[in-house]
Amino acid sequence: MNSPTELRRSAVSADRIVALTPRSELASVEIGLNAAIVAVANNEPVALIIRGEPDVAGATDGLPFGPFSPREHRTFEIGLRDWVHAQTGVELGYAEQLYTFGDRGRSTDSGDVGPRVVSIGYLALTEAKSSLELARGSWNSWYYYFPWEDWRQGRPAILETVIEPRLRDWASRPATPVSSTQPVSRQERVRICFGFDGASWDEEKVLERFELLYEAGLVDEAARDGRDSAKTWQERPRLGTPMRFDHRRILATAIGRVRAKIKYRPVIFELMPGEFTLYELQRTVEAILGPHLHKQNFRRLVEGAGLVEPTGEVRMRTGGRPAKLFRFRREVLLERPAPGVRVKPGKS
Amino acid sequence: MNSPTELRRSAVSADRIVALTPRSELASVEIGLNAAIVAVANNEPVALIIRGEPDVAGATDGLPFGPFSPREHRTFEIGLRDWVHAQTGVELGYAEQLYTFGDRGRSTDSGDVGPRVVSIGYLALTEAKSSLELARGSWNSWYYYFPWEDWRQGRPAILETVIEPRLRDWASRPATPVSSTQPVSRQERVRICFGFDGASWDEEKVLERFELLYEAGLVDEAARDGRDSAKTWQERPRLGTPMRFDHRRILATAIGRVRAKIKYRPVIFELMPGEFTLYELQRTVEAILGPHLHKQNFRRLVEGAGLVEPTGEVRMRTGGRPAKLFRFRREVLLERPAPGVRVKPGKS
DNA sequence: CCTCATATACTCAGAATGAGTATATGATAC
DNA sequence: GTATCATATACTCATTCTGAGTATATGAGG
Repeated sequence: MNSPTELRRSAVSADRIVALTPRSELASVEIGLNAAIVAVANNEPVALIIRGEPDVAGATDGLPFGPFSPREHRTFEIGLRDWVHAQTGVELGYAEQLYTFGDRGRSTDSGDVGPRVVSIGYLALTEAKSSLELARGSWNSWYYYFPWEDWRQGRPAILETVIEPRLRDWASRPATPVSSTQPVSRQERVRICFGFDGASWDEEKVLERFELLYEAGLVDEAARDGRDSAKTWQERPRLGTPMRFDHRRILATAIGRVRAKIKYRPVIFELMPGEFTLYELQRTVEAILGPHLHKQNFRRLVEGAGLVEPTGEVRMRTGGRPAKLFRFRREVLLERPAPGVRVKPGKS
Repeated sequence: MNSPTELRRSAVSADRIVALTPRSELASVEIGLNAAIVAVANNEPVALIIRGEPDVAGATDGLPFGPFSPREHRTFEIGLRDWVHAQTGVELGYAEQLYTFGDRGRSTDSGDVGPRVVSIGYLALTEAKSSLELARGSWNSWYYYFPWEDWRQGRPAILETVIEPRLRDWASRPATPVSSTQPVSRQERVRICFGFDGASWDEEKVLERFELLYEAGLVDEAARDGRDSAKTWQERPRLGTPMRFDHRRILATAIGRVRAKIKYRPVIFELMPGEFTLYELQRTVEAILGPHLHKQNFRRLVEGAGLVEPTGEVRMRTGGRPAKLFRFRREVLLERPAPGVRVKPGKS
């Protein structure tokens, strides 16, 4: 409470604090840049995954990442593009900052000793390149890490068979003192996040769901980080494939962001080749969002919003009538609402 | 190019890079937490401002900020709440991370020497407390720093009289090599950001506009950071009041985020007292967004979305018929779309 | 040339939206 | 006390948007 630092804080003006705070307290932070590089290949949403040494829980998969070198790079993004290219051979196109993670004990660092590692997560969208062109890493489906997010064939069975009973069990147990100060009960949080008891499924709540599974000790990362220490990670069913450090958390953030963003910004076209049919576009959106869309209304929306223009060419051998080819109308980036593909799921 | 670090990167697996990179390259980063604490007082949107020593350009105003102490705080947010309370006496309610700023030479640090300072910006929303209750700092209107964002009395005059001619002049000059690689011309960027030539005004593009003014050398911070060195900052008209470090940039990010977020999440109620009339709610929204709203439709939307419930009480002495008092329906946080106050400006 | 599968075009009812007019009611002035 | 004012609240209506369907076009393959 009344540590020397605390006293100093209230006594001096804010701009002196950095100077007065002991250097040892400030300097022990390292910054890691992490990239969730997303593409869609064959109607499968994929992320660029690097395989590394197994961690204590046996996780080998991780996102491309590297240190931020203040001396070398003027901005985070320059640094990111630089070493992503060096590491994987991929030249990033669209990239945006996601979130900065710095919780102690979430495998952003080596625990309570050594320098604290702060992870800045980035989302990058790219057209899928074949694995042969990758210097390192591979494109893995993101549903491999988050099977409960895959609604393309309807509600995934894992929700009923594994997640729901285990979460209900967790929710029925008394919350720890920390959680008891929260305004919403465990039951409510579970219901809202996973759409139990008639609540609807919100495909954007990817991170909230992962965090809840983590808190409930149902993903391997939780046991590795020392949560729910009563059982070892070997005993529990693995929900999805774990990742090293807190990379699955970053990937969850990325998936949620993409799912939200394609609805209000035309970022979907970062994932498309230069020319495409409207159905290919729809399949790409469905790969990301999950549910099937109403085909006729999807076309009406996309064309009506002026997002695309016909190239004049058609694609033959579609299995039926030839499909017109379209390209992205780059001008919409300069127009006001710059709408994404607003979509509601169809019935089938 | 072929620095030793570069070679190492492509040769080893990613997880070894942190360990192999020289400690000296990584450790020289300090993390500052910055809080844009926003409230609405008397229909004026305000931010909590701390006055400090004048910087080289004479700026004295800044956001509350402090160092992140890895040893002391488990998470950024805990650290933020901790020293915001110690510095200003304010107990933060709603808070969310905005962005992490780390550009060299943007007054996040002392230049090219010394440790690099990385700023993590946070947005906090709170009910306006009177200045008397503040230990330090004062509530200043955010339009004091961004006069061109204040559309409550219609299009602000400063756009016509100062900003438009100067930006057109800047846009007509040849872009530097750096800018020439950009796909959109200066003219286009100016048009879109500021709504010239019939383009519409997007109230969410607060950061884009500030960045453009910075790039054009029209805000004091630009001259201070060494941009447009031909003229000194004293010679130019000051557009808004400058802030220390890159705090105006962080505040711009905060304003843009709030303006966007109240449209799809019910965060507006973080700024309201427990009970309020619908017109008070509308005035608060207008203070943030700028334009006047259609009163009848606003009520229909807010009530129709189930965002509020009547308390049963009325407020007398409104100057006319007494107004029913409402409170926020906290349950909507648990419902699916958790809509914000979707609004379109009215005509008057 | 018939069938199939897919692409594309058109229709229609109901909901949401933008923009009004009409009415209710306490405060205030005379 | 009552006429007037100012604001709150209720209702209306035309237009657009949305969800969901049916109808038609056209190359591929037997």
